[in-house]
Amino acid sequence: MTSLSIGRLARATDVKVPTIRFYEQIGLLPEPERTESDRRLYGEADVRRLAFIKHARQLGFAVEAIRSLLALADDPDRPCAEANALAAEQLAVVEGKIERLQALRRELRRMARADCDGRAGDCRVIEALGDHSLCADDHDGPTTLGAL
Amino acid sequence: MTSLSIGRLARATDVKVPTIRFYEQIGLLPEPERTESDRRLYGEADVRRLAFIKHARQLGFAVEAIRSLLALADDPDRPCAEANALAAEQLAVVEGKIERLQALRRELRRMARADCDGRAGDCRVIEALGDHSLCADDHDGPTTLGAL
DNA sequence: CTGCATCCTCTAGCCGCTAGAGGATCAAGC
DNA sequence: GCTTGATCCTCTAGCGGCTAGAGGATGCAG
Repeated sequence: MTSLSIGRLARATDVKVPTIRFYEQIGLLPEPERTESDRRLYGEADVRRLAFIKHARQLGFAVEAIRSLLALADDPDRPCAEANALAAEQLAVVEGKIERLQALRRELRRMARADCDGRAGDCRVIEALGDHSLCADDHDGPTTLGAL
Repeated sequence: MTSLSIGRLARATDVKVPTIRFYEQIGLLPEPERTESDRRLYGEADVRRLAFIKHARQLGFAVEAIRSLLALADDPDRPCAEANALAAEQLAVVEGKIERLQALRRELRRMARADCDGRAGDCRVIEALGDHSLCADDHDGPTTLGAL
C-alpha cells in the first residue's frame, strides 16, 4: 500500500503543506497515521478526500459547507438532498457575486472611459469616487468585496 | 459650522461607528477634534471624505489604493495618471473575478442540473466534487474566493 | 559525515472589519 | 435633581482561510 509524506501529498494534490495541516486542524482531514518520528503518513483515501476539498474550495464552497458535503460523501446511504441544496445555495451566491461585480465593472468602465490626463483636481476618476450621485448603477449591497 | 458626533456621521454616510474608528486608526480618516469629554467631532469635510472611502470600498478598491486616491484628491495639482492607473487596475481585477466566477457558475449549474434525489452515494453533486476530471471548464487559479 | 531538504510544533500575521467588555457621559422625561 | 437608556470612550479578541516564520528534529544523497 502506498503511503505518502505530507510533502508528496501536497505535490499530488497541489495543495500547500501548511494548508493540509490546517485542514487537519479544523477537522476536514482526519488525523493521519504517523511514523516513529512523528511524520504524517497519508494514503489513497487522503488524496481523494483532499482533492474533493480542493475542488469544493475552488468552487467557492465555505469550509462549513464542505464539512457537510464530506459527511454526505462519507455516508452514501444518506439522502443527498442536502448536497443539492448546498450546490444550489452556492450557485445563488456565485450568481449574486457576478451581478454585483458586473455593476462594479460598468461603473469602473465609465470611470476609465473618461480617462483624463491632467491634474488630480480635474480627474474624473477622483470626481466619480467623491460623488456617488454620478453613478448610473446602484452598486450598493454588502461593502465586503474580498479577494476572488 | 455643523459638527457631528460619530453616530451622526455613521448615519449620514451609512458606515458603522466601529468602522469609522477603524478608518481613523489606519489613517484613512484624520484624527478629528474632540469635545471636552473626548468625544469625536466631525465636519462636512469628514462626511465627504468618508463617503469617498465608502464608495471606493464598494467598488472593491483595497485600502492601500484608497490611500493613494485620497492623497491625489487631497492635492489637486498632482497629475492624476496614478488615479487612472488605479482605476484600470481595479477594473482588471474585477474583470478577472467575473471570468472566474462565470466558470464556477457553469460548473455549479452543471452540477445542479444533474439534480439527483436518491442516496448520497449516487449523488451527482458529490461525484462531481470528487472527480475534477468531470469538469468541462478549467476553474483553476487562485483558491481564495472571498465574500463578494 | 556533511549538508540540505523535509518534517515537526507553535505563534503571529494577513484583510477589513465586527463584537464585546467595562466604563464614562449625554439628553430627555418625570 | 434624578433616573434611565442611548451614545460614546478605549481596549482586546475574533471572523475566514489560510500564510509565514521561528526554532528545532529527521531523512536522505553524495
